[in-house]
Amino acid sequence: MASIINLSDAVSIGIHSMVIVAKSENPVNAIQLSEMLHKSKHHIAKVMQRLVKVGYLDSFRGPTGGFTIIVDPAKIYLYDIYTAIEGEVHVKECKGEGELCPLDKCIYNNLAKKLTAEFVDYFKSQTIKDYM
Amino acid sequence: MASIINLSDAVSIGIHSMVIVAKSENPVNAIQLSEMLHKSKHHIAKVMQRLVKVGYLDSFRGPTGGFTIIVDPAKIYLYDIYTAIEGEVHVKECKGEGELCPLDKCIYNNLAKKLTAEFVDYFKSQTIKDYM
DNA sequence: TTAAATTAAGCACTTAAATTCCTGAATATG
DNA sequence: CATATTCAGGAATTTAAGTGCTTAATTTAA
Repeated sequence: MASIINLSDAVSIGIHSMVIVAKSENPVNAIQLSEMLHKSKHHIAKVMQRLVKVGYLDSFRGPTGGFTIIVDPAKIYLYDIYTAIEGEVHVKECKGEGELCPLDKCIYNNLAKKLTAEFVDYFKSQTIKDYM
Repeated sequence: MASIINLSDAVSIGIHSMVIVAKSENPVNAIQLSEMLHKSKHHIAKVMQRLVKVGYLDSFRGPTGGFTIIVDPAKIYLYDIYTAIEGEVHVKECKGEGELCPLDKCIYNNLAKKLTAEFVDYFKSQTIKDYM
C-alpha cells in the first residue's frame, strides 16, 4: 500500500474529520461526520477508530458520545494522519534498478522519488490547525 | 481511474518498453522485454497490445516477430504513454466541495490539483527520445 | 434499573482495478 | 506443408477499497 502518491477516500475522511472535531467544543459522532462529509458511516467509523488508536482522538460511547481531539492541532501534521491511515510512504522502486535496469537513466526511479518527496514535504509542512 | 498521481506497474512497463524498443534495430518480443524488465510476460503483452492499438508500435507474429516503434520517439511524450495505458488524468474532487464541504479552505481539492498539475506538466515535458 | 444511543471490533459481501491465464490466429523457416 | 514461435483478445483470478451487518461494551437519561 501507499506507493507513490495516492489519496484514498480514507485519507480524505481522516483529514476532514480531524479538522471538524478540532473545531468543535463537544464530541462529534460518526453520524454527524457522515452527514457533513457525505461518506458512509461505516467507513468513517473505521477511520476514526484508527485515529483513536494512534492517540489523536478520544472516544465516548452512549448518548452525547462521539470523538474529541486530545492533541494540540498545531502539532498534528497531515503527514501524521496520512501514515496513521495508510502506513509509511515508500517509493516504489523500479525492479530493474541500477545494473539490472536496461535504461541508462531510469526515469521511473527519478520521477517516483521526485514526486514522492514533494508530497511528503508538503504534508509535513501543514498541520490541522492550518485548516481550522 | 487514474486519480491523483499513481504510477502503476503498467505505466512503468509502458515507458521502459517503449525506450527499449525505440533503441533496438530489430523487433523486440514480449519474452525479451520480460527478461529485461523482470515482469510477467503476460502483463507486458497486455501493455504492448495497448500501445500497438494506439499507434505508437507495430507488431509482427511468428519467429523473429515482436514489436517495433513507428512514431518518432522525439514526438512521443510520457504523458501520451500514461494516458494510452491509464486513460485521461483527472482530479478526484472532494465530494463536499464548495458550499457542501464543511471546511472553509478544503485542503483536499487544493492539494489534489497542485500535485496533479505538477505531474502532468512533467510528463508533458519529457519524450521517449530523452531516455534513449 | 431499564431503555436508548453510541463506539468497538470482527467478518462477509461487493465492486473495481490490476494481473495472469488460456486459446486461437498469424507467420517465418526448414 | 509442418512446426515452432509469437501476438491478440477475452476469460479468469487476485487484490484492495469500501460497504453492510452483527454483536458486545459502555454510558446517558428517564
